[in-house]
Amino acid sequence: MPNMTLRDIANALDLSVSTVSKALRDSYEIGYETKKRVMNYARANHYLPNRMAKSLKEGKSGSIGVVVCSIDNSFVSRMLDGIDGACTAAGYDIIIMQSKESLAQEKSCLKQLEARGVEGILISPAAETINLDHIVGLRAIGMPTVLFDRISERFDSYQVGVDNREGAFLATQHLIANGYMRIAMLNIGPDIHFASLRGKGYQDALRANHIPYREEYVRLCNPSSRDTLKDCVSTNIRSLLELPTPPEALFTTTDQLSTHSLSVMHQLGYQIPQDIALIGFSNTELADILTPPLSTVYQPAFEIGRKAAEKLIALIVGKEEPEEYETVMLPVQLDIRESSRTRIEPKR
Amino acid sequence: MPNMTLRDIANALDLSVSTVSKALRDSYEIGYETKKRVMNYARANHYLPNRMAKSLKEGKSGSIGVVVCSIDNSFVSRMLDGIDGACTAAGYDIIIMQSKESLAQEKSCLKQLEARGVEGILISPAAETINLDHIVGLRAIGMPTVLFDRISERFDSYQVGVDNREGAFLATQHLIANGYMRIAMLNIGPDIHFASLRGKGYQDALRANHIPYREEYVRLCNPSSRDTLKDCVSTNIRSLLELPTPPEALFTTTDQLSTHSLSVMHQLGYQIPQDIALIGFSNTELADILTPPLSTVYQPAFEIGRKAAEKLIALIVGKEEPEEYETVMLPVQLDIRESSRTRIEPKR
DNA sequence: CTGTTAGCGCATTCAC
DNA sequence: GTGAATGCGCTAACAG
Repeated sequence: MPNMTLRDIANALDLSVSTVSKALRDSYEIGYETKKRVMNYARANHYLPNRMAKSLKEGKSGSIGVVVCSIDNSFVSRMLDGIDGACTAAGYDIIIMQSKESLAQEKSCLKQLEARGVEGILISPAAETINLDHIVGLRAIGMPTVLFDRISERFDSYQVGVDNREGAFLATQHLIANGYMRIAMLNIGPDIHFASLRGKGYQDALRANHIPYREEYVRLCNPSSRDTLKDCVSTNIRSLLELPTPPEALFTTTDQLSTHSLSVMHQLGYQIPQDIALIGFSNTELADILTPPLSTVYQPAFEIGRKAAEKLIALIVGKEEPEEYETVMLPVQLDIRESSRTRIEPKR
Repeated sequence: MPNMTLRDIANALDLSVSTVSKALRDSYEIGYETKKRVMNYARANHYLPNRMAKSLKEGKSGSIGVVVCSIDNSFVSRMLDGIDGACTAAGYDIIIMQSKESLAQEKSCLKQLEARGVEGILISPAAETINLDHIVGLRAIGMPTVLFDRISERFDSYQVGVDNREGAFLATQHLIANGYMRIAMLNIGPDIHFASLRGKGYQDALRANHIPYREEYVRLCNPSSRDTLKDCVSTNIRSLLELPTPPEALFTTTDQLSTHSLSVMHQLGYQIPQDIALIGFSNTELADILTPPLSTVYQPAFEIGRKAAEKLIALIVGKEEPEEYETVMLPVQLDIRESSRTRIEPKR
């Protein structure tokens, strides 16, 4: 037995469809008695308004689209949790799509969401996405859009994320404060915007402390494929540690880099932080259970998602002036744990 | 400039709406020239069919609903990835909702999905959900439904998951084979079906090896709140290790139990597996980077999601006989790592 | 080959 | 107070 419609109720109660419609929406035009009858009948028969029809009629789908690189990523899923919270509270449901870091897929996701009639889009661009024209284009067709997490100052619109440069600066600064001078960085890239900001923060901190920047202490891995990423980390860690003057500390700029690095160092028998200190970026769940517990730059993932969704909803509802674009930078926070403990001069 | 409609194209090209509609769908009734004109015009003007209208017309939304306990869980998100893969491939998009382990919210999710007009539902029931009547009820209204991950033999329908009893049996058996006799289990529950199956597997393995079952070696923690879970693990681990005859090995039946246990043991200064061996359930990503690498019963999360989605889609498309319900049990696999290494008699 | 008509379920004028 | 009529954008049956 498929769902009942307004007409079914109307027929059963010997009323017209429009009367029933109004009664259910508690319109002032309908008499108390009639309302009562309709409401009761509807409840008793589990009437559910057909949202497709309602959507079509009102030109609103009641849903918003979310594009992320991958669902299967703890940082992303925490942001999604935040998004879901805000959207559910506001009565929107979310359609999540994955770009898998591919620009082509990202475009395809956007197209689908548009066709689906979402009322707004939240997007964290793919790593491959250098040019944001297709996202800017969304505005042209009147689609409210908020960028989150992977934000860009080249995108003049609503954005929610953290200050990546600042986070990296703090991390590096912390290592320096703890007595480390020779600090290496393992980053992803090139051409990934937030990653280069983190790189910049690292350099700025060195400069601020009059520590020379050493080319050979900075390594990049491309995140395109997991296997190669792991290999790349392994190669670079080995190479760093075998340098004539190896670094005393390492700043790894993403979760995967951090965990793989730790794993390689364990394999090679290095002690952390005695042999080399370590600080990562964004990891929270894992940080505590690693050995040693990993110091990290904490990013408020849930909050990023929530704030971005709230912003988007405000845009949709139209309470916001479309003119004043703004970038919301949530504060990062240093979670200091054992992996970056104050340096002790190695015994000879 | 909002989206253009079939009528816009029709007017522009001086054709009727239905001709345009047919042309775009490459109907045999339309002449080559006309098709060409329409197609070109549509592409040039970025025509996107309105899916809400299409859905209403066809009575199909092209979307399926997914209910999970929480997005923010690596195991769940890997299953979602599998679901997304199958659905995207089949042209469905997914609407994900979270029950947060609450029965009331689970029911609310189901209602919303129904109202939304999803064509089918994939659900992994909340921990609170003992009685599955509301899920069985979905069938009554003709909603194709597939249970995944948290399956139940009390539910006579389509289900995809793993054999939890078997997995626990294998894990325990493995510990025994490696020389451990006094084996404790830290489980969640009571009243969580898959958890009690894991408990059963543990007991079965002991019995099969003529090892007496010891009440004091079996501990339960309730997963309702994270904080209390962590505390509960801590309390139980301490208490286990302080027993007159402490266990030589521990089987932790969920990811959170495993990681918290590891963390507590580290804090207390226990060596793994020298002081106590450890084997967990379902973790994959983490297992390798923990210290020591954690042996686990591997569950093919992605596959579970994929298979469940494929099943559901087959049901929706109607290729399946609705009579022959079946439970698909995917094989678990033991991933042996260092935490459960062969026992070495401790030196005195 | 192309156009006309009808209707999916709902909300909203506008009459009565 | 209530109901008839209209249309959201699309597809499909049926005419031409």
